[in-house]
Amino acid sequence: MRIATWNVNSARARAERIGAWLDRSNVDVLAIQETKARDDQFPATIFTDRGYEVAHHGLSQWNGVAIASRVGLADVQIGFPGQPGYGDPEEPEARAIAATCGGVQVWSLYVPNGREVGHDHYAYKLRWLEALRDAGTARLAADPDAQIAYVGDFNVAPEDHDVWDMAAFEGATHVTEPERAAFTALTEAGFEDVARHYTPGPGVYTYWDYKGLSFPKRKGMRIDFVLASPALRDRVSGAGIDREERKGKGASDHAPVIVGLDGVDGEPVAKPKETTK
DNA sequence: ATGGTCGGTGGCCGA
Repeated sequence: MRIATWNVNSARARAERIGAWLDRSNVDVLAIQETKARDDQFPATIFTDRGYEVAHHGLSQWNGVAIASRVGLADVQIGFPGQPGYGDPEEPEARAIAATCGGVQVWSLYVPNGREVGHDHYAYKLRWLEALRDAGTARLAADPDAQIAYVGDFNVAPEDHDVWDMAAFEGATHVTEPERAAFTALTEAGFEDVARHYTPGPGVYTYWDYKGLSFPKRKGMRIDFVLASPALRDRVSGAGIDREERKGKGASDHAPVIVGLDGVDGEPVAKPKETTK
């Protein structure tokens, strides 16, 4: 089984590319973020036409998350327990959806950006990550064998070499100590970044800003992750980042991250089928 | 050429 995560930066603008990517990537489960659509605007047929079930959660033109699966899609959950809102703390934004796919509970997560250090949105980001950690801790306490994947755009670069140049991030979000501590708290709660081992840095990224020719200049950030619970971690057998998908006209600013389980590799593009002679 | 972007929206904001 292959599980992928991808911040698509608008499901409608990216519909054709998402379909083309599904056709060649051979993933069983795809979690997407930043669909930028309400449920009634979401182009579900991209997925259903290809034999995937899909669950989407979108409240406005902002945020929006979805999970598509061809190995079952059960027990869809909107948001996680304790998920804070922005502005009104009682009204969570469309940043988290989960479903059980092939025995794995997959969460598609879009962590708040933070905007600027000291901004209300930055405090919100830290609260949001802390609440996610607390929800994860509670889940694993109740069921240590649970197979849970926290996947998505975490908007945190955990290591210095997860950005092209730390000097360029002086005073910026995504690399501050509190953000990294919040990310580390998640991993210490039992949710490990399982793609990194197969995609070591430096210079390995999942996001390149549209501005300033970042992609050709290789100025990227590693901010998209697949975090696996202990029981799921043991099944991971490969991972990859599909840098190719960042190329060309109409690309998202993020590349898909793919993880393979049970001996399956994490190659972004399926290898040609073996032919018998 | 020393700066170069998108998407959704509605006449800017968010990333």
